[in-house]
Amino acid sequence: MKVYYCNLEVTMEVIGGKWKGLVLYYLMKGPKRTSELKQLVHGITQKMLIQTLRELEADGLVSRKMFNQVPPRVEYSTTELGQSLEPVLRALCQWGDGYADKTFAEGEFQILNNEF
Amino acid sequence: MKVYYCNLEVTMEVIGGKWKGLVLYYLMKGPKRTSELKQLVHGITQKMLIQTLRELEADGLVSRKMFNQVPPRVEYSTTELGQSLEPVLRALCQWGDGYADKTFAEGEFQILNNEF
DNA sequence: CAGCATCCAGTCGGATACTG
DNA sequence: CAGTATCCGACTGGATGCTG
Repeated sequence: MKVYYCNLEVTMEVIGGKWKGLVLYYLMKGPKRTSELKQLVHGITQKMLIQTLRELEADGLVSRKMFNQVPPRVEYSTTELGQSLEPVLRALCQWGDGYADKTFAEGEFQILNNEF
Repeated sequence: MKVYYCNLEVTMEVIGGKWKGLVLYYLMKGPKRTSELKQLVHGITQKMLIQTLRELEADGLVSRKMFNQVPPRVEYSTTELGQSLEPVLRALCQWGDGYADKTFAEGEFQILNNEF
């Protein structure tokens, strides 16, 4: 039996790690093809993208739709459960915004995608 | 210059990782001594506790107060900036609560600390 | 009590090459 | 285009022993 000592752990297990939050962030705005995601999530490698998507799928936050075409076409989108994370991710983004303003010195950082 | 591609990254850099969120979670309820934290944050080792506290301190979320006593006494508490994470952590907890209810099968999990 | 140093296993994640 | 396989370095985090 899996034991958690706080609900925080549950959530972090699902959106923690380097890429999960970001991938979800973009999928929430609408379904995306694999290649689109690869461009949107700056710096992610193919391996990590696929791996991240598989994990999100296993956790029921993302669904995968395959079209029988050549060349192959695959679309990912958030499930209802995944979409329910929207206010959470929004809160994380907003806090990060405020934190960056207060903490980082001018010219020492840059945030390229601000709006949720 | 440090570049972020989304504010999400900023926040995750600060509260991501295995222990940071949990330590903050308990500190938000009030100042704690090192030994208290070690008991509250179930499963954390001394090394990780200290390391986590140092990182939170460096990020300006936690402050460290030392009393000149023998035996030594050290107290940690959240700064104003750290306290501002309260709604964020609360959102993470609440979502985890709902997720666990919907997703986990009865008797396959246990959450020992539910209330924020 | 609070903290540091050391050692070490496991995981994470990046680079690259390859398949249908 | 979407995905897999492999290799490997770097980092995370745990165990233990020691200091003031």
